[in-house]
Amino acid sequence: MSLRIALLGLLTAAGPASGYDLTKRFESSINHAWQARHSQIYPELNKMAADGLVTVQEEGSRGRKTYTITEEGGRELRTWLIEKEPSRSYRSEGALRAFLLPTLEPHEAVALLRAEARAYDARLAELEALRMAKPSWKSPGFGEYALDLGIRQTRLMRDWSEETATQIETASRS
Amino acid sequence: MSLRIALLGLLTAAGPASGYDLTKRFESSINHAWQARHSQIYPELNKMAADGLVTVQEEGSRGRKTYTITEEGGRELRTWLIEKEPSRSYRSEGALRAFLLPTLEPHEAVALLRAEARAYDARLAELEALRMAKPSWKSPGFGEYALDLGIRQTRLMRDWSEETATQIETASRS
DNA sequence: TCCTTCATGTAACCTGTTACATGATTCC
DNA sequence: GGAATCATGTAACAGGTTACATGAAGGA
Repeated sequence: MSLRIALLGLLTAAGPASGYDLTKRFESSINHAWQARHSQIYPELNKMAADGLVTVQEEGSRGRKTYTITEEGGRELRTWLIEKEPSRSYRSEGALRAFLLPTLEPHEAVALLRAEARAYDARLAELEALRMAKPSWKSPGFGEYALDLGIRQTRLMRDWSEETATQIETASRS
Repeated sequence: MSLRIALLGLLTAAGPASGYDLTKRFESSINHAWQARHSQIYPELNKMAADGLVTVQEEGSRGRKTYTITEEGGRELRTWLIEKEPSRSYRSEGALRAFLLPTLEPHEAVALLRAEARAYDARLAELEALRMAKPSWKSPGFGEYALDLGIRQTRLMRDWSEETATQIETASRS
């Protein structure tokens, strides 16, 4: 379901596009909130066309199909946003690892956490850069809130890793 | 893979247990980091037994099977924690929604965000309560770091929702 | 006796990833 | 001519959810 919604959102925000375009838009915009490969996107667009949420507006060279969102597609997006209670369940390898840290020796846990903190530093730099350079196709404001959220979350992971490392280090010295 | 690791972790932290026990442990401890139902846990334990990571220590009444982690299982857990680069990719309906907020009218977006903030307030209260009352089976320290992380993340979502609502509200009045 | 909890399992389905496969167009 | 990019698709597999199915034990 969410993939449909994401595609409808991208079509709304940036106008008609092919599956190929949408795959790239995914990478350059919504990537920190949701991911999808072309192998998932193409079949989904076909199903959405069958369901009347999008239409093939034009067929170009190399078999390119340009999809446009229909009125029904617009309603679907709106209904999802307004009526669907979002799942707030959270699943992350990082958190699972956090859970299992006490099964390791303190010095091992500290090393892992410090390495994680560095990885999140790098990710943070990427996201900050993204905030500066925005792709031309975006409608104004689109994706900014989600990017802000992504940056906050990455910063949180960095800080938590760093602080937990220090905490374990201190505790293990006593 | 992660499910295996979570199960090995729970067996390490709290000793031998049945699939039924592990299902409950999942709910009461690791839930905010990873979820699994009994329908996933039972077949996985059977596969793990076949792979020699756990053994059936004892068969009790009602067909109860008590699993114990083997040495090989311990090695598997340790190797995963130390050598496996954790996936840092993030996928959340909340973030997707955040992304799509600008497709709604400002007042609609504000209402959604405020409702989200309240939901996260409630979740936060649950997690804080969990921090106080710890199940008897936990070995000391186990799960504390992950719980701290969960609380921080929930607080972040609450704050982001609230602040973004205010921001949109202010902007729409100008 | 009946309800609840304990206890294990399977089947159908949905979502997502990786890999395979193909061919047109454009640029050097 | 050859490489890169554009463009679409399928198949196999892995992971997870929902629903179905069954039965024993214990307590009211």
